[in-house]
Amino acid sequence: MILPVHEQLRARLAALLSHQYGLAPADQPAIAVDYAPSRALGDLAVPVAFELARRLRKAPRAIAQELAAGLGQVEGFARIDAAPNGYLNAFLDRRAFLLARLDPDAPAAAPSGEGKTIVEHTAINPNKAAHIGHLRNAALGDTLVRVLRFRGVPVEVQNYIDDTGVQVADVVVGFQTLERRSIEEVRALVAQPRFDYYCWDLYARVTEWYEEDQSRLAVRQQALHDIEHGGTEAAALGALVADAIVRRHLETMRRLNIDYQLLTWEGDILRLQFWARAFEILKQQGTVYFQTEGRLAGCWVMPIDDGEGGDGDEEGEEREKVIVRSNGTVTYVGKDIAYQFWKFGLLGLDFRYRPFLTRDDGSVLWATTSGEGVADHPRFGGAATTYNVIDVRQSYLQKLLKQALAAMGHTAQAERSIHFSYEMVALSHETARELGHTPSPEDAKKPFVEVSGRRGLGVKADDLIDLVERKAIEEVARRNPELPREEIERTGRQIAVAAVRYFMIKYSRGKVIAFDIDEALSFEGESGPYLQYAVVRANNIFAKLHERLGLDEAAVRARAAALPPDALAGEEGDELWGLVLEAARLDEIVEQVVRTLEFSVLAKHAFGLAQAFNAFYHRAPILNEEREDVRIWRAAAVAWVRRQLTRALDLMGIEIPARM
RNA sequence: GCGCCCGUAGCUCAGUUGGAUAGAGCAUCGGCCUUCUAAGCCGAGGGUCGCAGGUUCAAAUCCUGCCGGGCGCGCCA
Repeated sequence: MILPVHEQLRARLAALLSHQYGLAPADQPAIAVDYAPSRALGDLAVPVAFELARRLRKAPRAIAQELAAGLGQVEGFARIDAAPNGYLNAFLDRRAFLLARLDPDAPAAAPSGEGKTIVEHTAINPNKAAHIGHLRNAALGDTLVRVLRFRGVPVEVQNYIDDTGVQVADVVVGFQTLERRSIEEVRALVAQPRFDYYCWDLYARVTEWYEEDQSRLAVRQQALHDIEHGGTEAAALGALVADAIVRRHLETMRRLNIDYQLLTWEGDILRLQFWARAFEILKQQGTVYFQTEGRLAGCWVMPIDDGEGGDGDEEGEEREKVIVRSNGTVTYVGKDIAYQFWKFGLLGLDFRYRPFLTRDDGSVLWATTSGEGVADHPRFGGAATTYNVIDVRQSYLQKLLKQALAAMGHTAQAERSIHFSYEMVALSHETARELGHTPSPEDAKKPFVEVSGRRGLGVKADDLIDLVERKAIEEVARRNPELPREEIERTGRQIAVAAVRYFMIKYSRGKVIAFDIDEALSFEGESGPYLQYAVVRANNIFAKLHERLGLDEAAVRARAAALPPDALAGEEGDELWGLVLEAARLDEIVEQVVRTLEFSVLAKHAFGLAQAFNAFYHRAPILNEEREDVRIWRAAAVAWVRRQLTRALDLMGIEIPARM
């Protein structure tokens, strides 16, 4: 628990248990501190009496009563009661608690002391437009970055660019062989607005072209070879396409407030001999060896342990993973091992760096390079912890990566090499049909339709954002016709970001999202815009308080401190207090989110708080409340709630519009 | 075959520290705009938490087995 009051209560109970029952700290059960189900019952609830009942041969209720009596007054608490069923229910000192939350002199949170952490996310093949599956990755990755930073962890965000793979080669084949375009012609295409859309279609055509005649795959092989070795027009074309598409992906993500610090290019890993160095190390340590017989003869392989090998009765078949093929080329796993080594500073080599683009605020997004690079660049890599945000289908390979680190003796790094996995985004049958997809008999049996970049089946990220933006802008214009057009559009964009990002965050990561367009377009109920709306209302209250009464947050707090706390008591007070307590849980929620990597918890917390606020808003007027003390205490609660809700939304990359 | 994930209201999902009557959104039905924005609020109906055992004072939550569904297990990336 993060709240100091939890710790305080736990410590006092621990002391009491040893004093009253002679239980040494080591003999004591863990003291869980929960929240009571309702404010009328209490705030914090401790079920410790149940655990002690058998040991002490007493009824839980009797133990709870003894504990309540023994605790007496605890600082920060109004009282602590024994409930008839055996719970120990603690009531916080509401006035002191709220005033402390609003204290401008309260000390800032201590830094976490965590080492540098690298989060790698997005990593879209630079050969076509981003789709909604990529959006889930980027939304999760960016939220991870934000919650880590909230906890005081120093984070470096990297986006891995696979510019040397078959996917880029396929688009090169499309331009050269199918369309017979010169590099100048492609350069002209690149300058057009949505070049990534063009490539989306072209890539699908190339896939079809291969399917018509398998022998055409030789063309792909040649393109792949050319791209890897450089110096040809195919290589130049590949570089041109990858660079242009990456810039498009960055624009798409920028629309959703998602950004990076470094783009790591796979081509640089190869050209700077990262793999050669990693290979040396692996051979030296005996982590990989040369297989001379069997079906993997001629390959360098890494032994892998798939759990246990059974009873060993059958001479437990040792599994091997190919790292270097018999033709001497390195596999994907090999390249990834080299990259992972570099992330931890274990490679003894570094990239060179170039500015990739300058943002609106003048700051620079960096990229790796195997060219000259510039001398004056930030320090990258050398992390203590890495998070790789990649969908669950990559689990096997991510496991191998950890194993490679462990096999090299880097057990600490293996431990701190974290695969942030999540399930894929598929399409609902309705949405697939709307996209003009006619389901095959196998498709029809499945609960959802899988997105396929190859077949060009899927919802492009920009199309989704466009659609949501258009709807939001329409809505804003309808409600606020007097606003200038520019303001309407900005607000519409902010609402669209909220809708899309919240949608991607609200499901737990182990769940397949069967994407449904109507659901994603909804601004009602559990949605990003609903959350924004609550904060906009709260902000509006303060705007009017300032306008009519000259009150700002600081003034509200100062007034409250001089007023009796009667408004915080009774049934009316319970609702207001419930809001305050719920809002105070954000730190603890973020702690849980980082520990479990489950962002739905954050989404639901923010939604629940917004819901509670909206209910309060309807029931409890502030500007028109006549009792001065009630008005001020309500305003104080709203000040605290809107601050916490704004923080929670910021963690999800959601901004608060001025009006809605 | 082995491994991982999912199964909770008509639909989509929370419930990841084992705790008090199992929650939310959507959909359905009924109310609320002379009072801080109705993207809202209030109320109603709707549940064998896949099934069967077990552990526990207490199980949707932990363990075992089974059923149904998804994904993964390449000299692809």
